[in-house]
Amino acid sequence: MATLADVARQAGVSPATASRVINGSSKPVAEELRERVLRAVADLRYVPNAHAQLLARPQRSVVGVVVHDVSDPYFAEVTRGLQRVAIERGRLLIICNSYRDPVRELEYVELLRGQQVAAIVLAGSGYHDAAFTTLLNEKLAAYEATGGRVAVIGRHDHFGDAVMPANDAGGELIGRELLRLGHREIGVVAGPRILTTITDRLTGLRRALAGEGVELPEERIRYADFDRDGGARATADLLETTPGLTALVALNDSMAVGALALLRSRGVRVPRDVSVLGFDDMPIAGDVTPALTTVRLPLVELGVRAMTLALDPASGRPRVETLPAELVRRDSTGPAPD
Amino acid sequence: MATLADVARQAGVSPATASRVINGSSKPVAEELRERVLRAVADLRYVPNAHAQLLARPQRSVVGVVVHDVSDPYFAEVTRGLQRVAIERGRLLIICNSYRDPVRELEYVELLRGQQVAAIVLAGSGYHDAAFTTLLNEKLAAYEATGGRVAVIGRHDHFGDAVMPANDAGGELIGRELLRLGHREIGVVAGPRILTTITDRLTGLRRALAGEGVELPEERIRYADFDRDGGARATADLLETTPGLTALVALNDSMAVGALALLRSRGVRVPRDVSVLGFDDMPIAGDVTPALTTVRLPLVELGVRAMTLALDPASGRPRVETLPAELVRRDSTGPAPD
DNA sequence: GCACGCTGGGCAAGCGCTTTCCTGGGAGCG
DNA sequence: CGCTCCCAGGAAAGCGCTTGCCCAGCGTGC
Repeated sequence: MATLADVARQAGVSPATASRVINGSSKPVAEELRERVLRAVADLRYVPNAHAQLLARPQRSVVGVVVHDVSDPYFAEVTRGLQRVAIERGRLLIICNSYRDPVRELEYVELLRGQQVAAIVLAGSGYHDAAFTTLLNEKLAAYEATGGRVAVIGRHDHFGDAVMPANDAGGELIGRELLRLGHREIGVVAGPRILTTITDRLTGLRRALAGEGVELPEERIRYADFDRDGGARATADLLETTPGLTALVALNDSMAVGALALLRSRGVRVPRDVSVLGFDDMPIAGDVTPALTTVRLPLVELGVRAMTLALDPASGRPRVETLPAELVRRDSTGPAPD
Repeated sequence: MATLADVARQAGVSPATASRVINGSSKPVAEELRERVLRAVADLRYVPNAHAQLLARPQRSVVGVVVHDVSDPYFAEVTRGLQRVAIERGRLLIICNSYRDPVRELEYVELLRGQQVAAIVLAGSGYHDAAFTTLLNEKLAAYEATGGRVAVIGRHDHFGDAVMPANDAGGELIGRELLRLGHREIGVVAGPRILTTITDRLTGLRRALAGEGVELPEERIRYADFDRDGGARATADLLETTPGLTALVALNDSMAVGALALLRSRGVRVPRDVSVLGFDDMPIAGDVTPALTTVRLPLVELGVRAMTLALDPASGRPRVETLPAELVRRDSTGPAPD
């Protein structure tokens, strides 16, 4: 690999001059030398060693992002928003998948810190795990203490800048819609109970239902993987153990799609026999059959706002932005059967 | 940010000893010193500067991946495969989105080279653009000349290790299925014509049709964005200008979903009036309505194989693996109406 | 014509780390 | 008791780059 020294030698100048030409220093360089350097760069296919540059000029420019899983549509959209802002500002993104493993998340924060990233964005639900949360917050604090910027999406356990999707308001919207349609026998297809997102959404839902005296006991909730197959599994289980349900609330759209598929395979008609609701309004939600009634979260915007917070200079106090949820009525819900 | 020197000072040892303790050098260190160092590390929240490490010990460990767009389900799946192998081998992934912009792709290759990545994986169709291709290949060659590893997915214009999805065989499968069902009036909802993937799939399709004397003139092909909305737009256009089509082939599933949505909105019944086929078998393909008949590509496996090639030591000659396509019959296709 | 100021270019320090090589001291042996 | 050998620990070089500082040479003003 060609180095700056090689370029300088080939061009017959000092490394200092070569460096100045290559990254357009303010110090003027004679036209002739400039050309010689540029030619040498091209001839040698010289690319500056980014690590050496970073060492010499501690100008942090890359940004780290830790998401649960980019290939999950929820995070795919959020990441799209993160990327958009990062690109606009000329930042490279290092994207890390924690696969919902707190330990891996911790490791990634450490790794990103080692990479001297300018900012770290943590996207995705927090965990109900006090030990982990303390550890994480401590690591983040150490990072911020040395000038790093941190923004999180959807974690209340963080003290700094955060963007919060209105998870519990969304749950409430679902609850109210369900009541409006006359449903009282409701089952929930939930993701891992360790995720705070899950409990937030449940809390909102329960609050709305409680307003009309409808209970949502734990027996009507099934916790499973937060994806399509988890949704199908939880639905199957619910169907077997709890007959008479008229509505199923899935705590994200992927699970709802799984629920839909399972119901179809069992000959249960949606929404005639059972209404199904999702959460997130992922891009495909309107294209499944029946089109999914769900709560829209501004996913891309979540990413945009988070990256903006992370890249804007730190303000004195933590900034917390809450992005609203909105009910999207489609074809998977209808009045409760008699 | 605490440095190794800080740790050493705090522990009352030399930086050399601190370094040896921290990254478990083979050289033995007395238990007492070891503990002092470890305590200092914890106290100072020391994290080694990865760039300095990389400079000092040129052990390349991170891998760069350039995809068109991670949030596209196709690439989400491929990336999942890439990640899986990378994690197994303890490699960090830098994921870059080119958003199908050749210029950005070039920039990313340069950037990754500057990051001293151990390998670069280019995922996603090549472009019909000789100038770009030459430039790209030249850059990749320069990178490989300095010991970098390169693997590509779905590009024949690369001379090195490659994993190829059977795009044209897949097109052929679709053509044969269409003929079997008696379709002769066929429209194509295609992605950008600059992508080699598009022409490959078309070539296969045409070859199969030609076997039975069915033509596929350019007027029956609409090129649009390679996503849902592009699919809807192309379909709308095709419907208006070319009445009498009995089948629509979308060149990926996202476009097919858009086509399905548009047909539904126009009251065209699928598959009764028009059959629709997709390509890729993305995860959601079976969940839309009607469930999509499509060609399955082993997306995750594509990623797994590519990363494996990239991480395995270079062999003398280029290794090219072709992964097969397979027709998946679902509910969006039926016999041609009379 | 001389002193001074300015300008373009090079020298060298230093970013944070690893690792080779060296040193001092203790153990083992004669 | 003295010598050698071995071992743990430290000094220092060097990875590739940037940049503050210095210097030489030129032009200018008095």
